[in-house]
Amino acid sequence: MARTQEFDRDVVVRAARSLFWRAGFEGASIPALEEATGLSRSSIYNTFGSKRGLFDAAVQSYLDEVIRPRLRPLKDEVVAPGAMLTYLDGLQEAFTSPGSMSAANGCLLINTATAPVVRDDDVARVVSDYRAELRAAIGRGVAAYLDAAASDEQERLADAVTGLSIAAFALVRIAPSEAVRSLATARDLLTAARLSR
Amino acid sequence: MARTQEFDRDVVVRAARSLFWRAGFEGASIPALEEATGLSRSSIYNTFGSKRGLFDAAVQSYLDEVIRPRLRPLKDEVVAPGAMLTYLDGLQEAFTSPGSMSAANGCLLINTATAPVVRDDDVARVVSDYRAELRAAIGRGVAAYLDAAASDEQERLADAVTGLSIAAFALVRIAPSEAVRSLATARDLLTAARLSR
DNA sequence: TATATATTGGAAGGGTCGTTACAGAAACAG
DNA sequence: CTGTTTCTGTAACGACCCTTCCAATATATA
Repeated sequence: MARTQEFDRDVVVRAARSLFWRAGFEGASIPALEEATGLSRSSIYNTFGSKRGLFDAAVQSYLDEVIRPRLRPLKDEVVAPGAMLTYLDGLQEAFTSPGSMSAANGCLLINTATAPVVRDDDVARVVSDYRAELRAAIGRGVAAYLDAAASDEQERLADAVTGLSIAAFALVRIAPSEAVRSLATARDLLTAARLSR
Repeated sequence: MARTQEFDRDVVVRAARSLFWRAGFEGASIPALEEATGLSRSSIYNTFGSKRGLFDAAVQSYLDEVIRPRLRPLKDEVVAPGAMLTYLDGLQEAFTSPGSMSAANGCLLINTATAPVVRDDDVARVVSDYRAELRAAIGRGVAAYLDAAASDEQERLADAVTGLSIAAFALVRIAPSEAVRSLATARDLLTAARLSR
């Protein structure tokens, strides 16, 4: 009956996601999105309805393919002593080496949080969810570290490490060295707590 | 010879500063700046040359009248035990109560950090300077707290409190509850460290 | 092959942006 | 009061934004 879609929607969304990530919402103009995706205006508006529609698809893709996969290994596995250090090192690696979540990119949602089209509530909820997951995993990791410690001491340490990790996400784009320092501080807290018993 | 300027330059810059702070660089359009300052396009361009020129003046005003005054009381005074808690409480008060640096505003430099006209280096340097000042003051405060503690333990605690405070600045606009939590965590670390000896 | 449907390219729409040009108004010095 | 200099208001400029329209193209079914 009709011809089939020639482009792969996921590929297009990923290309747009990459541009939004790098340039922000307002910085990613339609001409720039055309070039990034290889699609013409017509196809973009036919497929996604509006720039906002494409952005929403990019955010969904970001959550599905970047955020959730990064959280999944934390779900149950970070309980072994030493795993927390490995996780923090991995975070630092992701922030300092060139790549999607490098210093030049940071976090897509945080980069675009100030755009008028982005709902503050959504950003806050995602950050909050991420924090909860991170906190739970770090809590388990800390408990494995400090078996014999008082539980309130465990909780304080887990809170601090979580807060410093979240700080790294917020800071990595605007002040990369501060982000690295936050992670290093979290690492120091953990190692010192372990050595002291 | 010639007529004198009718408006007070400082007042105008403060009004512009407030708008840039709230709306970001691109969000503060020339018409909006006209309304905020009470000046017409002509006067704005006569006085500041361009939007960028007015923005630069606003940033200078921000550094002179907001950032530096906030750092000055930290210079030497935060040495008494308990002063750090007072300082953190003051920070939290500033973030949660309505006012210039409330959750709706955050930090001007961080809000505008992603605008193309803002030099990344400048932002990083200001954040770094702010951090250094904060770190020194918190270090003194922590030392007053933990007189008898090992110096590396003092430094770890000071680093953590500093990192969590900086995080609050970065997070207050996009995730206010996370900012408050960061400060609360810093406070918990301090009080627990004090109680434990 | 013929037809129907979906995709595509090009052009133009209305709107806002930052900036500039220019004439009229206002205030100081003589 | 007069002349000169500065400031101010209005209008318009070109550029870019997101979006829409419409004709032409390409494909899959009948």
